[in-house]
Amino acid sequence: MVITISEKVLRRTRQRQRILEVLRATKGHPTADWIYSQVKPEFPRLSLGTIYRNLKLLKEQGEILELDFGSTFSRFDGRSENHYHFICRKCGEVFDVDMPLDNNLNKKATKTTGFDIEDHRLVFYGLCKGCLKIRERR
Amino acid sequence: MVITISEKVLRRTRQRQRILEVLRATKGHPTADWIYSQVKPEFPRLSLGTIYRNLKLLKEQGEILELDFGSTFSRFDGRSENHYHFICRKCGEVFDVDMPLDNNLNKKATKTTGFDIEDHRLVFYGLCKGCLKIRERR
DNA sequence: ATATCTGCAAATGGTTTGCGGAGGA
DNA sequence: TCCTCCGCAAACCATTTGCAGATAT
Repeated sequence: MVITISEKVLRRTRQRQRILEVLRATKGHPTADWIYSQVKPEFPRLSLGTIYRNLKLLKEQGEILELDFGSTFSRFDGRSENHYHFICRKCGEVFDVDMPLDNNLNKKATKTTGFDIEDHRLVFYGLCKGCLKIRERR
Repeated sequence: MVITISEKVLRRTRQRQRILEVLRATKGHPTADWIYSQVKPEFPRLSLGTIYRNLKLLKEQGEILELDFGSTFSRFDGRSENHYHFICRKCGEVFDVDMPLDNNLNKKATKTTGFDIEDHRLVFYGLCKGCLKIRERR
């Protein structure tokens, strides 16, 4: 008797490929809807359902990150390795923060909690350069 | 001519009072629905809308925190001062992490980004004690 | 050949909101 | 009294899902 664990084999579809390309090409942290608007012209019959299904698959494959900062919708990030973010509390824009991961935080938290801590997410809040300028002009 | 900036004066209602008490009394990070189930017995006609409206008010008053960790629903925290959290990646439970705030992180991120950074949120991921035990038993 | 994927449209479900009456100040 | 708050129910809206046909391997 042979037991096989069946695992879904992903196909390479043009839609999924373009979604990933669009996500990799932007520095922003777009919503599903924005990605849809970008890819739609190439696939006039494209539906939002396809966008959501592919974003989910890409996330499961570790190709992208889903970011959820408390708004009513998700944002997606074409960089899949862990990194920090900044959200402007005025305009709501999301930026990458390219500082090194502080893995000491995991150790400290492990000591504090006794849990097995593997990872962390860090988000900064404040005013971005643009909003800072507007404020200074007053 | 006198210009008055009208500001809504909150009334003290029994419903809102109980919602805050329930939230302060629990160590967990309950959902709106759980809070509803706790307060409902005292107010048989209570509606979920009232829960949501009051949670929003309490948040605006700085009495509580709304936590949004990427699930489809929010959790609420009766401790309103900033503190760190841990989420078990197996059971999904949310725990407080009582380690001191690392305000150096804000300084580092300010240096990296040039933004005016005031605050940060830090969330740890891993296995909680309970789920760790289950794994060790295998 | 066949299991995955797509477009379409309807469903889902947590949260919000309009309304008329209740109740706190 | 007056304005905020409540209960109720409908609306909202990002996301998910069922289905039938298309497509990648």
